[in-house]
This record gives sequence, C-alpha cells and structure tokens, in this order.
Amino acid sequence: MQYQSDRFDLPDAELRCLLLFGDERYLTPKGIAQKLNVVKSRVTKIINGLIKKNLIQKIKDPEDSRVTLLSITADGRQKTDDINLFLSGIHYQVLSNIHPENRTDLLRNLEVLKASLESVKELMA
Amino acid sequence: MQYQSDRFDLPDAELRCLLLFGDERYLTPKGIAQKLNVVKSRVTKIINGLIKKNLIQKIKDPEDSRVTLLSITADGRQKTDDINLFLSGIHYQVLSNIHPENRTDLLRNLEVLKASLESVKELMA
DNA sequence: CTGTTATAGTTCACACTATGAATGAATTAA
DNA sequence: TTAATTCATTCATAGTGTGAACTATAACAG
Repeated sequence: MQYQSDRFDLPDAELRCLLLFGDERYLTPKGIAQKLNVVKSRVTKIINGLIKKNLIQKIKDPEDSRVTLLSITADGRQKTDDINLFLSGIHYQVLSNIHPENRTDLLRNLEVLKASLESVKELMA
Repeated sequence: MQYQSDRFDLPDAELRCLLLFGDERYLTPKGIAQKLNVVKSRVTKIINGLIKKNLIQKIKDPEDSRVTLLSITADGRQKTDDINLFLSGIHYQVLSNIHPENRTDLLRNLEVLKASLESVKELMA
C-alpha cells in the first residue's frame, strides 16, 4: 500500500475511499464507513482530505438534509483511472508469473486456507 | 492482531517485540529495529512501554556503554508463555481445519504466489 | 594523544490510521 | 408536538511509524 500512497500522493485510506466511487455515482459517509469497515468519524476525516484535494465533492441530499452525498470530480475520476491502470498492470504481472495450469489450483487452495482461518475466527468470536 | 492486543493488554508492536525475547537472551534496540523492520526511534517507544509494564528490563553493556542490553523479566516470560500458548492453539486449529492431504499442496501454492508477488515487487523497486 | 568520524540511543515534530463519546441538526414515530 | 432515531461532525485519545537533530561513547588517523 505504501507504493500507492507515494505514487499517487494519497494516504492509503483516502486512496481506498476514492476507489469506491468507481462503482457508484453517489456515496454517503455512512455507506463509505460500511464499505471501508471503519467508523463514521473516520470517514469524515478521509472525506475532508479528498475534498481538500478536489477529488470528490459534497452536496446535501435534497430528500433528507441530514445526509451528505459525495461524488467524484473530474480530477478524482482522472486519478482513479490512473490508479486502476496501475493496479491492473500489477495484477497482470502477478498473474503472468503464475503458470496458467497452476491458477485454478492456487485459487482452490487459497479458498481452503480462507475457510480454515474463518472457521477459527468464528470460534474466537 | 487486534485479538492479541486485547487479550494480552499489549499494543501490537509491543507484543511483537516481546516475542523476540523467546529466541535470545539479550537484545539491543538496534537489533530489535532490524527484526521488527522499524526505525530505531520507534523501538525506543516500544521498549519504554514494555519497561513501564515491567516485562523487560534495561542495562548498559559493560563492554560498550553506548549500547543498551534488554532482557525479559519474569513477568515478561510469563506473558510470552501465555501468548505462545494461545498462538499455538490457533495454529493447531487452523491446521486441523485443513485436510492433511491438502497441506503440502497448499504450502506449495502459497510459495508460488509468494514468488510471483516478490518478483513483481522487484520490478517496481 | 588529540581531533575527526562513526555508532547507539533518545527526543521531538510530524503524518497517518482508527475508535468512541458528545453534540447539533434533521427526520420519524408516538 | 414531544420523544426517539438517524446522520454527520468534532474532539480527545491511542497506536504505528518516519526522519532530523542531538547526546554520548567508541574507534580511527595523523
């Protein structure tokens, strides 16, 4: 993650947040908090950073003035495009280093590991 | 890691640091910095936390009074024993959730993934 | 032997991630 | 129309981490 921060002049959390706008037109702090799995007050700070950098903008929901609607700006769109391009490149490279005949096997094994870890996590909750 | 912190009343970094004393009798801040892969000033803080909690202690190296020798206390030893017991339990559970006939396969695949990730990391350095 | 030069550790300012309590504002429900 | 709920923000707090400046000690070179 350090790479991304340095490369794109964005703290890690802001980068992750910005990328959420690829999927949806408008996001609310509450929704972002859920997606990023952090608390709302944290989202406030992240958002402020992105607004200060002119990557997203904020309007009030006309339906319910308690809620804030966040949308990405043109600058922000440019930035996410750059980031996604970079990430795709990495993903492609990682993939190309793994022989095609090993890939399904690898994925299956990762699932096995994941399932095991999650079941232990269950036990501890 | 959150589990450990809560369970053992130790911040993550302090826990990791304390566990280093399983291997060696005396550690220096410099050596700890290398093992934890952080900067020396960070180690100073971590160490102070552990000393305050009476888990490690500090003496001056009689050979070279620039260097500080850190060693674990009885309390600290007790704590590491607890932690290691807990960790062993988890490791055992994780392992027991993975069918023995899959284990070597899993390890092999993780190596494949690791190698791939590392070679990409190389490219970017 | 004495002045560099290097090494070990600390302090401090800074940046970032994250939580939770308290607050203000708007909405919903009784 | 109160009362309860919801949304977002602010603030205090805790933690991880870096890097520059500084102190003290040790090693080295003339």
